Amino acid sequence: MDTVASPNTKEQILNVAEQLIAERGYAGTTVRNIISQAEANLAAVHYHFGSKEELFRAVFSRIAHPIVESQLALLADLKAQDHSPSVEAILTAFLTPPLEFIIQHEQPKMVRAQFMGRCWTEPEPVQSIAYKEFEVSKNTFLDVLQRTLPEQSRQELFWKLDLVVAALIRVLTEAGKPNALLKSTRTEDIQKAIKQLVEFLAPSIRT
Amino acid sequence: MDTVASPNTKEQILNVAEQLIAERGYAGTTVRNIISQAEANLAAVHYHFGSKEELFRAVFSRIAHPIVESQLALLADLKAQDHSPSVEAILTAFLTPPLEFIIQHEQPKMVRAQFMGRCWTEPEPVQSIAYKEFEVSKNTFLDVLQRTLPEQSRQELFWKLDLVVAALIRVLTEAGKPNALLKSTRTEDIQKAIKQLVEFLAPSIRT
DNA sequence: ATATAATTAAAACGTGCGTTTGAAAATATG
DNA sequence: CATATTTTCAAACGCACGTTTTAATTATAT
Repeated sequence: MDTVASPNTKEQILNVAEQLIAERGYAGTTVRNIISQAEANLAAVHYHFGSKEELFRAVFSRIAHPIVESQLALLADLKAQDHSPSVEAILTAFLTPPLEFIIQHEQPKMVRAQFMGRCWTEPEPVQSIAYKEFEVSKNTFLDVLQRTLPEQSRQELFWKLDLVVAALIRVLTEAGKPNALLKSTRTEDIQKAIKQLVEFLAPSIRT
Repeated sequence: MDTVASPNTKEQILNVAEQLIAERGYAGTTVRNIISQAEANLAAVHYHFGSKEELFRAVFSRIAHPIVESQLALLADLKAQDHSPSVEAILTAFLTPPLEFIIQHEQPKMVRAQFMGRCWTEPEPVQSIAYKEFEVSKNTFLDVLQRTLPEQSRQELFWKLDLVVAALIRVLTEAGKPNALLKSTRTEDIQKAIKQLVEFLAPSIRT
């Protein structure tokens, strides 16, 4: 509850939109809800973003881009070292960026984590936007997995990686709640969660 | 595209609501959308159900009740035979009812599967309704798992069972799509999917 | 057949939606 | 300091929302 008006309307709108969509979903969040909490004018959303849908796209990209970039970088390192890395190494490269980026610079409420989890199963137009942003990294990881596990069919690896993403998303949405795998935003907790998740999933994929 | 009007308005509303909420989510589905496709009058929804939210509750319960009942029955059988059943047996008892009930009496479009997957991460009031319906069965299975795996902490089993549910939900929402684990509504495909899912998850839980 | 209840129907209720407009205020540029 | 550009603002646009009301219709039972 800041008493000082924001110096940056555009960013403030992005932040509030992220928080409200995380709580209420895309359809359940209105432009008026957003500008009210952002202490901005109704027209500001359309001035800065053009429409509600493009505002959402901006919110999502702001989170997704650094994650995908980091995933691909980690995977490139991995491939440079070893032609067929271990399943554990691949999974770690896949899971670390989303868990670190999303959880790290985040208030204890874990808004960003909830936001990503929410978007994963939202109806159109959210679904398409979210899917496209992560398509590249998913395909790239599928390729590497295939090289490490050539005896498994492409289709088998496909649904297994899909279940990995489902688990990741669930860890994000549940983060911070009692009994959750990921308990806080502390770096050690994040590292431990990554380790536990990799150990949980690796044997399933290898089988 | 039936040319004959439905003989049962109430049930027709339930069916259409299920389909539209599966596609567009709760907030994205309007009462007018529903009555239009159900070829009913606008007031019929409030006459038969009272409100939009109570209509949703009716749609959800119609699906959830038989599943939970069947889950608990299978688990009771299991406990009667063996004090601490295998992880595989427990998982099978947990996963079979939702997969069979939801997929079986269903058109190829897998509306019901998508509906359940959608509800899993919808905002309020859907979240609370969905959570409460499955609370009993989740807790019961947690108890049995604890008996079979006494060396694992309650919290560890909690988030592991949570990831099992996440995987189940994902299998449901993706059902029928290319590369999905569950390819059709045929009984053999369902049985095979259950087997693969159990094999995928059991080692993770036991570790 | 006739009274009683259950269901359907059309119209309107107030409210809130995403978006647009045109002018005022603030900021930057010469 | 004057001018051009960017940003904010209040007000209104048409439309769709969930719900309610009141009346007509249909089904059921006596």
